Amino acid sequence: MSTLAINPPALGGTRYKEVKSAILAALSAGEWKGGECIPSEKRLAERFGVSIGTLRKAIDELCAENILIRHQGLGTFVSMHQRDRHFFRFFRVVRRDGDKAYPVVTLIDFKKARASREVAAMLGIETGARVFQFVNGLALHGKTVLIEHITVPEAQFPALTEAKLRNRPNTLYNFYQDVFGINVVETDERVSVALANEIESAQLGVEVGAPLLEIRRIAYSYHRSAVELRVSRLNTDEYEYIGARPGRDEEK
Amino acid sequence: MSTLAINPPALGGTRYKEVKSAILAALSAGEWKGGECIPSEKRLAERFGVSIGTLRKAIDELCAENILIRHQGLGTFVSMHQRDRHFFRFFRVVRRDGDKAYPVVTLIDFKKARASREVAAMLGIETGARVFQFVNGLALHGKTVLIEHITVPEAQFPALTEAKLRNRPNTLYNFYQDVFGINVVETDERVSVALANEIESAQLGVEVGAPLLEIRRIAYSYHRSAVELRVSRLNTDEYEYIGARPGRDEEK
DNA sequence: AAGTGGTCTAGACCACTAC
DNA sequence: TAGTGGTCTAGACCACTTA
Repeated sequence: MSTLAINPPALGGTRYKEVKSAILAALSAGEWKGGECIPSEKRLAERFGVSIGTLRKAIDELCAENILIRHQGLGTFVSMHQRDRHFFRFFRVVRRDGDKAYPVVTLIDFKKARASREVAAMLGIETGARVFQFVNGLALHGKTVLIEHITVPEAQFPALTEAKLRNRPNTLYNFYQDVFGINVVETDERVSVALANEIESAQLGVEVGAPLLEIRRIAYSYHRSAVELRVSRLNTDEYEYIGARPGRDEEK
Repeated sequence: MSTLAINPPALGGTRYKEVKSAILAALSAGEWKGGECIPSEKRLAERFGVSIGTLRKAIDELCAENILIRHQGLGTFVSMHQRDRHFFRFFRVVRRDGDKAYPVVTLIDFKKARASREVAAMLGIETGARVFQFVNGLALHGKTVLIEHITVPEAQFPALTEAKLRNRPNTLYNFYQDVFGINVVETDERVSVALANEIESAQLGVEVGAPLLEIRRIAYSYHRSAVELRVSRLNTDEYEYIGARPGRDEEK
Protein backbone atom coordinates (compact mmCIF):
# COMPACT_ATOMS: atom_id res chain seq x y z
CA MET A 1 0.00 0.00 0.00
CA SER A 2 0.97 3.59 -0.22
CA THR A 3 0.62 4.25 3.47
CA LEU A 4 4.34 4.72 3.23
CA ALA A 5 4.09 7.30 0.48
CA ILE A 6 5.43 10.65 1.48
CA ASN A 7 3.38 13.82 1.53
CA PRO A 8 4.52 17.35 0.77
CA PRO A 9 7.01 18.72 3.33
CA ALA A 10 4.41 18.43 6.06
CA LEU A 11 5.57 17.40 9.50
CA GLY A 12 9.25 16.62 9.25
CA GLY A 13 10.04 19.80 7.36
CA THR A 14 11.78 18.46 4.28
CA ARG A 15 11.18 15.61 1.90
CA TYR A 16 14.44 13.82 2.54
CA LYS A 17 13.90 13.99 6.31
CA GLU A 18 10.50 12.40 5.79
CA VAL A 19 12.07 9.70 3.67
CA LYS A 20 14.72 9.17 6.31
CA SER A 21 12.09 8.80 9.02
CA ALA A 22 10.14 6.37 6.86
CA ILE A 23 13.22 4.22 6.33
CA LEU A 24 14.00 4.36 10.05
CA ALA A 25 10.42 3.33 10.78
CA ALA A 26 10.68 0.40 8.40
CA LEU A 27 13.92 -0.63 10.13
CA SER A 28 12.32 -0.43 13.56
CA ALA A 29 9.39 -2.46 12.28
CA GLY A 30 11.85 -5.12 11.21
CA GLU A 31 11.06 -4.86 7.51
CA TRP A 32 14.76 -5.32 6.82
CA LYS A 33 16.95 -7.06 9.38
CA GLY A 34 20.56 -6.72 10.37
CA GLY A 35 22.90 -7.54 7.53
CA GLU A 36 20.15 -7.65 4.94
CA CYS A 37 20.06 -5.67 1.73
CA ILE A 38 17.41 -2.98 1.43
CA PRO A 39 15.76 -2.26 -1.95
CA SER A 40 17.72 -0.37 -4.60
CA GLU A 41 17.78 3.40 -4.61
CA LYS A 42 15.67 3.47 -7.73
CA ARG A 43 12.96 1.29 -6.19
CA LEU A 44 12.97 3.22 -2.93
CA ALA A 45 12.74 6.51 -4.81
CA GLU A 46 9.65 5.22 -6.61
CA ARG A 47 8.15 3.84 -3.42
CA PHE A 48 8.48 7.16 -1.60
CA GLY A 49 7.65 9.23 -4.63
CA VAL A 50 10.86 11.30 -4.64
CA SER A 51 13.75 11.70 -7.05
CA ILE A 52 16.84 9.58 -6.71
CA GLY A 53 18.83 12.57 -5.50
CA THR A 54 16.45 13.16 -2.62
CA LEU A 55 16.35 9.48 -1.73
CA ARG A 56 20.15 9.41 -1.77
CA LYS A 57 20.33 12.33 0.63
CA ALA A 58 18.19 10.42 3.12
CA ILE A 59 20.38 7.35 2.80
CA ASP A 60 23.50 9.52 3.02
CA GLU A 61 22.49 10.58 6.51
CA LEU A 62 21.63 7.06 7.59
CA CYS A 63 25.03 5.91 6.36
CA ALA A 64 26.72 8.77 8.19
CA GLU A 65 25.02 7.53 11.33
CA ASN A 66 26.26 4.00 10.65
CA ILE A 67 22.74 2.67 10.44
CA LEU A 68 23.10 1.66 6.80
CA ILE A 69 26.15 0.70 4.77
CA ARG A 70 26.49 1.10 1.02
CA HIS A 71 28.42 -1.28 -1.18
CA GLN A 72 28.90 -0.14 -4.74
CA GLY A 73 27.65 -2.70 -7.20
CA LEU A 74 26.02 -4.71 -4.42
CA GLY A 75 23.40 -2.67 -2.66
CA THR A 76 22.70 -0.92 0.64
CA PHE A 77 22.70 -3.01 3.79
CA VAL A 78 21.44 -2.76 7.35
CA SER A 79 24.60 -2.27 9.36
CA MET A 80 26.00 -5.00 11.57
CA HIS A 81 28.18 -2.78 13.71
CA GLN A 82 29.96 -5.40 15.60
CA ARG A 83 31.72 -7.30 12.91
CA ASP A 84 35.39 -7.06 12.10
CA ARG A 85 36.87 -3.62 12.14
CA HIS A 86 33.59 -2.13 13.30
CA PHE A 87 34.23 -3.87 16.57
CA PHE A 88 36.60 -1.15 17.69
CA ARG A 89 33.98 1.52 17.23
CA PHE A 90 32.54 0.43 20.54
CA PHE A 91 35.52 -1.26 22.16
CA ARG A 92 37.73 1.66 22.97
CA VAL A 93 40.59 0.09 24.89
CA VAL A 94 44.09 -0.12 23.43
CA ARG A 95 47.52 -0.97 24.72
CA ARG A 96 49.65 2.05 25.55
CA ASP A 97 51.68 1.48 22.39
CA GLY A 98 48.48 1.69 20.35
CA ASP A 99 48.13 -2.00 19.61
CA LYS A 100 44.52 -3.10 19.20
CA ALA A 101 43.61 -6.65 20.15
CA TYR A 102 40.34 -8.53 20.33
CA PRO A 103 39.40 -9.37 23.91
CA VAL A 104 38.74 -12.88 25.15
CA VAL A 105 35.50 -12.67 27.09
CA THR A 106 34.68 -14.76 30.15
CA LEU A 107 31.23 -14.77 31.72
CA ILE A 108 31.80 -14.37 35.44
CA ASP A 109 28.27 -14.01 36.76
CA PHE A 110 24.67 -14.02 35.55
CA LYS A 111 21.48 -13.29 37.46
CA LYS A 112 17.99 -11.89 37.31
CA ALA A 113 17.23 -8.79 39.30
CA ARG A 114 14.96 -5.78 39.64
CA ALA A 115 15.90 -2.35 38.36
CA SER A 116 16.92 0.12 41.03
CA ARG A 117 15.71 3.68 40.68
CA GLU A 118 19.00 4.83 39.14
CA VAL A 119 19.23 1.92 36.71
CA ALA A 120 15.59 2.32 35.73
CA ALA A 121 16.08 6.01 35.02
CA MET A 122 19.08 5.35 32.78
CA LEU A 123 17.37 2.54 30.88
CA GLY A 124 14.07 4.37 30.59
CA ILE A 125 12.13 1.61 32.31
CA GLU A 126 10.12 1.48 35.53
CA THR A 127 11.73 1.08 38.92
CA GLY A 128 11.51 -2.56 39.93
CA ALA A 129 11.17 -3.83 36.36
CA ARG A 130 12.82 -7.20 35.72
CA VAL A 131 16.35 -7.02 34.34
CA PHE A 132 19.22 -9.36 33.65
CA GLN A 133 22.57 -8.55 35.17
CA PHE A 134 25.77 -10.22 34.13
CA VAL A 135 29.46 -9.69 34.53
CA ASN A 136 32.18 -10.25 31.95
CA GLY A 137 35.93 -10.38 32.30
CA LEU A 138 37.87 -9.26 29.24
CA ALA A 139 41.41 -10.42 28.62
CA LEU A 140 43.83 -8.73 26.25
CA HIS A 141 47.12 -10.36 25.31
CA GLY A 142 46.34 -13.11 27.78
CA LYS A 143 45.67 -10.93 30.80
CA THR A 144 42.31 -9.84 32.24
CA VAL A 145 42.29 -6.05 32.27
CA LEU A 146 38.60 -5.11 32.17
CA ILE A 147 35.51 -6.11 34.14
CA GLU A 148 32.09 -5.25 32.69
CA HIS A 149 28.87 -5.11 34.71
CA ILE A 150 26.01 -5.24 32.21
CA THR A 151 22.29 -4.68 32.80
CA VAL A 152 19.57 -5.23 30.19
CA PRO A 153 15.77 -5.11 30.56
CA GLU A 154 14.05 -8.47 30.47
CA ALA A 155 11.24 -6.94 28.40
CA GLN A 156 13.59 -6.41 25.48
CA PHE A 157 15.65 -9.56 26.01
CA PRO A 158 13.01 -12.23 26.65
CA ALA A 159 14.30 -15.63 27.68
CA LEU A 160 17.91 -14.59 27.88
CA THR A 161 19.81 -17.32 29.69
CA GLU A 162 23.31 -17.85 30.93
CA ALA A 163 23.76 -20.70 28.46
CA LYS A 164 22.76 -18.58 25.46
CA LEU A 165 25.08 -15.86 26.61
CA ARG A 166 27.93 -18.27 27.07
CA ASN A 167 27.47 -19.96 23.72
CA ARG A 168 27.07 -16.88 21.55
CA PRO A 169 29.38 -17.06 18.57
CA ASN A 170 29.88 -13.34 17.95
CA THR A 171 30.24 -10.14 19.86
CA LEU A 172 27.62 -9.16 22.37
CA TYR A 173 25.98 -6.49 20.21
CA ASN A 174 25.93 -8.89 17.31
CA PHE A 175 24.21 -11.36 19.58
CA TYR A 176 21.61 -8.74 20.54
CA GLN A 177 20.99 -8.12 16.86
CA ASP A 178 20.72 -11.75 15.78
CA VAL A 179 18.74 -13.14 18.69
CA PHE A 180 16.64 -10.21 19.89
CA GLY A 181 16.50 -7.98 16.85
CA ILE A 182 18.05 -5.15 18.82
CA ASN A 183 20.42 -2.88 16.92
CA VAL A 184 22.83 -0.85 19.02
CA VAL A 185 23.60 2.22 16.95
CA GLU A 186 24.84 4.74 19.50
CA THR A 187 26.34 4.99 22.96
CA ASP A 188 26.99 7.58 25.62
CA GLU A 189 29.96 7.13 27.89
CA ARG A 190 31.16 8.86 31.03
CA VAL A 191 34.60 8.19 32.41
CA SER A 192 35.91 8.61 35.92
CA VAL A 193 38.20 6.99 38.47
CA ALA A 194 37.19 4.25 40.90
CA LEU A 195 38.95 1.99 43.37
CA ALA A 196 39.15 -1.78 42.97
CA ASN A 197 36.92 -3.86 45.24
CA GLU A 198 37.68 -7.44 46.29
CA ILE A 199 36.18 -9.03 43.18
CA GLU A 200 37.99 -6.69 40.80
CA SER A 201 41.16 -7.09 42.76
CA ALA A 202 41.03 -10.85 42.31
CA GLN A 203 40.03 -10.76 38.65
CA LEU A 204 42.45 -8.06 37.57
CA GLY A 205 45.33 -9.04 39.77
CA VAL A 206 45.63 -5.67 41.48
CA GLU A 207 45.43 -4.71 45.12
CA VAL A 208 42.13 -3.81 46.73
CA GLY A 209 41.83 -0.04 46.48
CA ALA A 210 43.98 0.20 43.37
CA PRO A 211 42.78 3.00 41.07
CA LEU A 212 40.87 1.85 37.99
CA LEU A 213 39.28 3.67 35.11
CA GLU A 214 35.49 3.45 35.31
CA ILE A 215 33.47 3.73 32.11
CA ARG A 216 29.70 4.01 32.38
CA ARG A 217 27.95 3.37 29.09
CA ILE A 218 24.34 3.59 27.98
CA ALA A 219 23.73 1.88 24.62
CA TYR A 220 20.88 3.02 22.39
CA SER A 221 18.91 1.57 19.53
CA TYR A 222 17.26 3.45 16.64
CA HIS A 223 15.20 6.17 18.22
CA ARG A 224 17.65 6.70 21.02
CA SER A 225 15.85 4.15 23.13
CA ALA A 226 18.19 2.78 25.78
CA VAL A 227 18.77 -0.97 25.61
CA GLU A 228 21.79 -1.65 27.79
CA LEU A 229 23.64 -0.21 30.76
CA ARG A 230 27.26 -1.14 31.19
CA VAL A 231 29.74 -0.19 33.90
CA SER A 232 33.31 -1.21 33.09
CA ARG A 233 36.43 -0.98 35.16
CA LEU A 234 39.79 -0.96 33.44
CA ASN A 235 43.26 -1.54 34.76
CA THR A 236 45.24 1.19 33.01
CA ASP A 237 48.68 -0.09 33.91
CA GLU A 238 49.18 -1.22 30.33
CA TYR A 239 46.00 -0.19 28.56
CA GLU A 240 44.25 3.07 27.86
CA TYR A 241 40.84 4.34 26.89
CA ILE A 242 40.48 6.04 23.52
CA GLY A 243 38.76 9.31 24.21
CA ALA A 244 36.90 11.79 22.11
CA ARG A 245 37.56 12.62 18.49
CA PRO A 246 35.55 15.78 17.99
CA GLY A 247 35.67 15.43 14.25
CA ARG A 248 31.92 15.58 14.05
CA ASP A 249 29.19 17.54 15.73
CA GLU A 250 28.07 15.88 18.88
CA GLU A 251 26.11 18.32 20.96
CA LYS A 252 23.40 20.69 19.94
CA MET B 1 44.93 33.02 -12.19
CA SER B 2 43.56 29.63 -13.01
CA THR B 3 46.33 27.72 -11.30
CA LEU B 4 43.53 26.78 -8.99
CA ALA B 5 41.30 25.48 -11.75
CA ILE B 6 40.55 21.80 -11.46
CA ASN B 7 41.49 19.25 -14.07
CA PRO B 8 39.63 16.09 -15.05
CA PRO B 9 39.46 13.48 -12.26
CA ALA B 10 43.22 13.16 -12.32
CA LEU B 11 45.04 12.61 -9.06
CA GLY B 12 42.46 12.83 -6.32
CA GLY B 13 40.03 10.49 -8.04
CA THR B 14 36.84 12.52 -8.16
CA ARG B 15 36.00 16.09 -8.98
CA TYR B 16 34.52 16.99 -5.63
CA LYS B 17 37.53 15.56 -3.78
CA GLU B 18 39.76 17.75 -5.93
CA VAL B 19 37.61 20.73 -5.12
CA LYS B 20 37.73 19.85 -1.44
CA SER B 21 41.53 19.65 -1.52
CA ALA B 22 41.72 22.96 -3.33
CA ILE B 23 39.58 24.63 -0.70
CA LEU B 24 41.66 23.04 2.06
CA ALA B 25 44.82 24.29 0.35
CA ALA B 26 43.39 27.80 0.16
CA LEU B 27 42.56 27.62 3.86
CA SER B 28 46.06 26.44 4.75
CA ALA B 29 47.49 29.25 2.64
CA GLY B 30 45.45 31.69 4.69
CA GLU B 31 43.35 32.91 1.78
CA TRP B 32 40.37 32.98 4.16
CA LYS B 33 40.96 33.31 7.88
CA GLY B 34 39.12 32.04 10.92
CA GLY B 35 35.63 33.46 11.16
CA GLU B 36 35.71 34.93 7.68
CA CYS B 37 33.18 34.29 4.96
CA ILE B 38 34.35 32.35 1.91
CA PRO B 39 32.97 33.18 -1.55
CA SER B 40 29.46 32.09 -2.44
CA GLU B 41 28.82 28.63 -3.77
CA LYS B 42 28.04 30.02 -7.19
CA ARG B 43 31.33 31.91 -7.39
CA LEU B 44 33.34 28.95 -6.11
CA ALA B 45 31.63 26.66 -8.61
CA GLU B 46 32.68 28.99 -11.42
CA ARG B 47 36.19 29.35 -10.03
CA PHE B 48 36.73 25.59 -9.91
CA GLY B 49 34.82 24.91 -13.09
CA VAL B 50 32.29 22.50 -11.57
CA SER B 51 28.55 22.54 -11.14
CA ILE B 52 27.00 23.87 -7.96
CA GLY B 53 26.00 20.36 -6.92
CA THR B 54 29.59 19.15 -7.07
CA LEU B 55 30.89 22.22 -5.26
CA ARG B 56 28.26 21.68 -2.58
CA LYS B 57 29.37 18.11 -2.05
CA ALA B 58 32.91 19.30 -1.38
CA ILE B 59 31.66 21.88 1.10
CA ASP B 60 29.32 19.30 2.66
CA GLU B 61 32.31 17.24 3.68
CA LEU B 62 34.24 20.22 5.00
CA CYS B 63 31.21 21.19 7.07
CA ALA B 64 30.88 17.62 8.34
CA GLU B 65 34.47 17.90 9.51
CA ASN B 66 33.70 21.20 11.23
CA ILE B 67 36.19 23.04 9.10
CA LEU B 68 33.52 25.23 7.52
CA ILE B 69 30.14 26.35 8.81
CA ARG B 70 27.19 27.28 6.64
CA HIS B 71 24.68 29.95 7.54
CA GLN B 72 21.65 30.10 5.33
CA GLY B 73 21.16 33.54 3.88
CA LEU B 74 24.54 34.64 5.14
CA GLY B 75 27.29 32.57 3.60
CA THR B 76 29.83 29.89 4.45
CA PHE B 77 32.41 30.66 7.12
CA VAL B 78 35.75 29.36 8.28
CA SER B 79 34.93 27.68 11.55
CA MET B 80 35.94 29.21 14.88
CA HIS B 81 35.57 26.08 16.93
CA GLN B 82 36.05 27.56 20.27
CA ARG B 83 33.23 30.00 20.48
CA ASP B 84 30.08 29.52 22.46
CA ARG B 85 28.55 26.08 22.28
CA HIS B 86 31.41 24.79 20.18
CA PHE B 87 33.55 25.15 23.25
CA PHE B 88 32.29 21.87 24.63
CA ARG B 89 33.41 20.00 21.56
CA PHE B 90 36.91 20.05 22.99
CA PHE B 91 36.24 20.58 26.66
CA ARG B 92 34.81 17.25 27.67
CA VAL B 93 34.44 17.58 31.41
CA VAL B 94 31.02 17.75 33.07
CA ARG B 95 29.67 17.55 36.57
CA ARG B 96 28.31 14.14 37.50
CA ASP B 97 24.77 15.47 37.21
CA GLY B 98 25.51 16.47 33.61
CA ASP B 99 25.80 20.20 34.23
CA LYS B 100 28.19 21.93 31.83
CA ALA B 101 30.03 24.98 33.03
CA TYR B 102 32.72 27.18 31.49
CA PRO B 103 36.01 26.83 33.32
CA VAL B 104 37.89 29.72 34.86
CA VAL B 105 41.48 29.36 33.69
CA THR B 106 44.53 30.33 35.72
CA LEU B 107 48.03 30.33 34.27
CA ILE B 108 50.19 28.54 36.82
CA ASP B 109 53.50 28.29 35.00
CA PHE B 110 55.16 29.30 31.75
CA LYS B 111 58.58 28.44 30.41
CA LYS B 112 60.70 27.75 27.37
CA ALA B 113 62.16 24.30 26.95
CA ARG B 114 63.48 21.75 24.48
CA ALA B 115 61.40 18.90 23.14
CA SER B 116 62.20 15.53 24.63
CA ARG B 117 62.23 12.55 22.31
CA GLU B 118 58.71 11.53 23.28
CA VAL B 119 57.27 15.02 22.97
CA ALA B 120 59.04 15.56 19.65
CA ALA B 121 57.63 12.34 18.26
CA MET B 122 54.10 13.27 19.22
CA LEU B 123 54.37 16.80 17.85
CA GLY B 124 56.16 15.72 14.70
CA ILE B 125 59.15 17.96 15.36
CA GLU B 126 62.82 17.27 15.99
CA THR B 127 64.15 16.19 19.34
CA GLY B 128 65.58 19.21 21.10
CA ALA B 129 63.50 21.71 19.12
CA ARG B 130 62.42 24.76 21.07
CA VAL B 131 59.00 24.56 22.66
CA PHE B 132 56.86 26.51 25.07
CA GLN B 133 55.49 24.70 28.08
CA PHE B 134 52.81 26.11 30.29
CA VAL B 135 50.45 24.92 32.95
CA ASN B 136 46.83 25.92 33.49
CA GLY B 137 44.51 25.32 36.38
CA LEU B 138 40.82 25.09 35.47
CA ALA B 139 38.12 25.82 38.00
CA LEU B 140 34.52 24.74 37.66
CA HIS B 141 31.85 26.09 39.97
CA GLY B 142 34.54 27.85 41.91
CA LYS B 143 36.81 24.87 42.53
CA THR B 144 39.96 23.88 40.66
CA VAL B 145 39.42 20.38 39.31
CA LEU B 146 41.75 20.12 36.33
CA ILE B 147 45.43 20.81 35.71
CA GLU B 148 46.65 21.06 32.10
CA HIS B 149 50.27 20.72 31.01
CA ILE B 150 50.52 22.18 27.53
CA THR B 151 53.43 22.02 25.06
CA VAL B 152 53.55 23.87 21.74
CA PRO B 153 56.43 24.22 19.26
CA GLU B 154 58.08 27.63 19.16
CA ALA B 155 58.32 27.38 15.38
CA GLN B 156 54.56 27.55 15.05
CA PHE B 157 53.99 29.96 17.94
CA PRO B 158 56.68 32.61 17.42
CA ALA B 159 57.04 35.17 20.16
CA LEU B 160 54.52 33.58 22.47
CA THR B 161 54.90 35.14 25.89
CA GLU B 162 53.44 34.66 29.29
CA ALA B 163 51.83 38.08 29.10
CA LYS B 164 50.09 37.35 25.81
CA LEU B 165 48.86 34.08 27.18
CA ARG B 166 47.59 35.71 30.32
CA ASN B 167 45.79 38.50 28.54
CA ARG B 168 44.08 36.48 25.85
CA PRO B 169 40.40 37.37 25.72
CA ASN B 170 39.03 34.09 24.37
CA THR B 171 39.63 30.40 24.66
CA LEU B 172 43.07 29.01 24.01
CA TYR B 173 42.27 27.56 20.58
CA ASN B 174 40.64 30.82 19.63
CA PHE B 175 43.81 32.57 20.68
CA TYR B 176 45.87 30.21 18.52
CA GLN B 177 43.61 31.04 15.59
CA ASP B 178 43.60 34.81 16.04
CA VAL B 179 47.24 35.35 16.89
CA PHE B 180 49.09 32.56 15.11
CA GLY B 181 46.66 31.58 12.37
CA ILE B 182 46.57 28.05 13.66
CA ASN B 183 43.24 26.26 13.36
CA VAL B 184 42.75 23.27 15.63
CA VAL B 185 40.28 21.05 13.82
CA GLU B 186 40.82 17.63 15.34
CA THR B 187 42.18 15.94 18.44
CA ASP B 188 43.22 12.50 19.60
CA GLU B 189 42.81 11.66 23.26
CA ARG B 190 43.92 8.76 25.42
CA VAL B 191 42.63 8.37 28.93
CA SER B 192 44.14 6.55 31.87
CA VAL B 193 44.60 6.79 35.63
CA ALA B 194 47.44 8.59 37.37
CA LEU B 195 48.30 9.55 40.93
CA ALA B 196 48.46 13.12 42.17
CA ASN B 197 51.93 14.58 42.73
CA GLU B 198 52.67 17.40 45.18
CA ILE B 199 51.79 20.20 42.78
CA GLU B 200 48.50 18.62 41.76
CA SER B 201 47.74 17.81 45.34
CA ALA B 202 48.12 21.45 46.30
CA GLN B 203 46.21 22.82 43.32
CA LEU B 204 43.35 20.35 43.38
CA GLY B 205 43.06 20.01 47.14
CA VAL B 206 43.53 16.26 47.20
CA GLU B 207 46.08 14.11 48.95
CA VAL B 208 49.36 13.21 47.30
CA GLY B 209 48.81 9.87 45.60
CA ALA B 210 45.08 10.41 45.12
CA PRO B 211 43.88 8.84 41.86
CA LEU B 212 43.21 11.28 39.03
CA LEU B 213 42.00 10.88 35.49
CA GLU B 214 44.80 11.59 33.04
CA ILE B 215 43.89 12.77 29.54
CA ARG B 216 46.66 12.99 26.94
CA ARG B 217 45.64 15.02 23.91
CA ILE B 218 47.32 15.76 20.62
CA ALA B 219 45.64 18.62 18.74
CA TYR B 220 45.86 18.81 14.96
CA SER B 221 45.43 21.47 12.30
CA TYR B 222 44.23 21.04 8.72
CA HIS B 223 46.35 18.31 7.26
CA ARG B 224 46.56 16.43 10.53
CA SER B 225 49.70 18.30 11.46
CA ALA B 226 50.15 18.26 15.22
CA VAL B 227 50.21 21.68 16.86
CA GLU B 228 49.78 21.07 20.56
CA LEU B 229 50.37 18.41 23.17
CA ARG B 230 48.31 18.55 26.33
CA VAL B 231 48.35 16.33 29.40
CA SER B 232 45.47 17.01 31.78
CA ARG B 233 44.72 15.58 35.18
CA LEU B 234 41.19 15.66 36.47
CA ASN B 235 39.80 15.19 39.93
CA THR B 236 36.77 12.98 39.28
CA ASP B 237 35.22 13.31 42.72
CA GLU B 238 32.53 15.54 41.29
CA TYR B 239 33.32 15.71 37.58
CA GLU B 240 33.53 13.21 34.75
CA TYR B 241 35.02 12.91 31.31
CA ILE B 242 32.62 12.59 28.39
CA GLY B 243 33.80 9.60 26.43
CA ALA B 244 33.18 8.34 22.95
CA ARG B 245 30.05 8.74 20.91
CA PRO B 246 30.58 6.34 18.04
CA GLY B 247 27.89 7.98 16.00
CA ARG B 248 30.28 8.52 13.13
CA ASP B 249 33.06 6.57 11.57
CA GLU B 250 36.31 7.11 13.33
CA GLU B 251 38.71 4.37 12.39
CA LYS B 252 39.42 2.91 9.03
C1' DA C 1 14.80 43.52 -3.18
C1' DA C 2 19.04 41.16 -3.65
C1' DG C 3 22.06 37.67 -2.21
C1' DT C 4 22.91 33.64 0.32
C1' DG C 5 22.59 28.69 1.29
C1' DG C 6 18.80 24.62 1.38
C1' DT C 7 16.10 21.52 -1.15
C1' DC C 8 14.75 18.99 -5.15
C1' DT C 9 14.51 17.35 -9.82
C1' DA C 10 15.40 14.24 -13.92
C1' DG C 11 18.26 12.78 -15.95
C1' DA C 12 23.53 11.20 -17.72
C1' DC C 13 27.54 8.51 -17.39
C1' DC C 14 30.96 5.77 -14.65
C1' DA C 15 32.74 1.92 -11.55
C1' DC C 16 31.93 -2.12 -9.38
C1' DT C 17 29.75 -6.80 -8.60
C1' DA C 18 27.62 -10.84 -9.93
C1' DC C 19 26.27 -14.18 -13.27
C1' DT D 1 25.44 -8.24 -19.57
C1' DA D 2 22.45 -6.49 -16.14
C1' DG D 3 21.98 -4.31 -11.86
C1' DT D 4 23.86 -1.71 -8.22
C1' DG D 5 25.61 2.49 -6.03
C1' DG D 6 28.98 6.78 -7.15
C1' DT D 7 29.53 10.99 -9.46
C1' DC D 8 28.05 14.98 -11.92
C1' DT D 9 25.19 18.27 -14.30
C1' DA D 10 22.20 22.50 -14.99
C1' DG D 11 18.96 24.12 -13.68
C1' DA D 12 14.31 25.41 -10.45
C1' DC D 13 12.27 27.03 -6.41
C1' DC D 14 12.28 27.96 -1.32
C1' DA D 15 13.85 30.01 3.19
C1' DC D 16 16.61 33.07 5.41
C1' DT D 17 19.38 37.40 6.11
C1' DT D 18 20.48 42.12 5.41
C1' DA D 19 19.46 46.34 3.87
